[in-house]
Amino acid sequence: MNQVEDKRTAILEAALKLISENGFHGTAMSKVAKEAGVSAGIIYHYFDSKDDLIDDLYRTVKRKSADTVLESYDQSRPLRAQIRQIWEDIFKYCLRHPQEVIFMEQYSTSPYYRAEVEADVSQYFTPIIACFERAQQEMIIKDLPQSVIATLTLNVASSLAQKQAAGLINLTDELVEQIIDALWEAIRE
Amino acid sequence: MNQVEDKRTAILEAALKLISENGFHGTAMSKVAKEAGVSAGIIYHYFDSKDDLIDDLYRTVKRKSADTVLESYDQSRPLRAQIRQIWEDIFKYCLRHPQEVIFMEQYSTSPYYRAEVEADVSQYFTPIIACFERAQQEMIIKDLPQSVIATLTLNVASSLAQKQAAGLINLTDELVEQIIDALWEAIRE
DNA sequence: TCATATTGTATGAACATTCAATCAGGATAA
DNA sequence: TTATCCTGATTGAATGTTCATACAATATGA
Repeated sequence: MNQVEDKRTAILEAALKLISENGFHGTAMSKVAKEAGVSAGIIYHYFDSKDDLIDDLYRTVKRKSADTVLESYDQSRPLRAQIRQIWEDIFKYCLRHPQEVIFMEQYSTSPYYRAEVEADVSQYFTPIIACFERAQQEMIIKDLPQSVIATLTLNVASSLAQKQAAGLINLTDELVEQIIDALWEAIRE
Repeated sequence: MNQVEDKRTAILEAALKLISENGFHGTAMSKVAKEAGVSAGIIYHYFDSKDDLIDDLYRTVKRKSADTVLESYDQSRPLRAQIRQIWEDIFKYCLRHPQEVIFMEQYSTSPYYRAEVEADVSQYFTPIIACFERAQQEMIIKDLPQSVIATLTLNVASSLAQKQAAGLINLTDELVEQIIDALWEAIRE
């Protein structure tokens, strides 16, 4: 990563930190610049506008989260094991990256959210969707719409991670195992 | 409801509509006033500040949602039937009140969210929590923490309702039944 | 006549964005 | 090697706008 990429990354990281803590509203461009250790003007050298920065951040965070979750994905294992692995990795990711989870949640319930962006980033997750589709074809899990499956996966994990970050719950490894067992009971045929 | 309450309510309703559509950021007090058909100044006769208005709106929406969900709650029925009824009513509420769902979601992932407010409003839902606790004592459902149960209930319903509002899914009565069946499998002992 | 409700403008702060000026460092020429 | 030039990077103050809030003036109604 050269110096230019460093600075761009620093701006994105500063934005992630501040937005997850103070929201879009509470995050002025001048504060992002200060947090990143750069001047206010330079942000506009790397991004067209605040909206553009936020869109870029969303795409970046989504891509990195997909990469992390899919890191240990092994298509050669039995489908049931694949699904459990995916769930474990999603929970692990969410619990380790509360800022990212909060930011993604804020973004997707905000007016920044646009179907076209979502269509782009959802492609990072096609291996996961394909895995659930195979499991449906082989009658291992129920034939529910993919968006329902996704809700029982991503949204449950990210809601719980948010509660953990807020100190409302203590998600031990054991408890996560129990929750994954419960979710499996929900979708198994 | 007298005229004073009418105006106060009109302001809250306008704020709900605009915030759910444009977010906190995109909702200026002047626009709330215009939408409510009142002058900008009068809002400060009823509310101390924008923050105060938003807090009040959150409490109001939460209270009304609890009232609606608990309307047909019948403690004399078997516990399993009670839980299914609660889930049905929550899904029904979420699907019929997308603005409220979006607003509550935005609020709870924003810096407006405060533990003390949440502690207040969660009291509206004590009958529901008590119902799940009884079911746990009678070993009908798994002994998971209440916040996990709540996630599998409220968050799943509201996530799906948001997806429905965004046109990403078509939640028919039949599909909702299937999802409730699946959730029941998740938590049953 | 008094208190409360309501209006619409005024104010000052915060903010996103712009831009003229400066800087850094590599390429080129002497 | 040194001097000069050039290009993109970077700065920070300036700009114009938007907004939350205050307030003086007016209306309403008991």
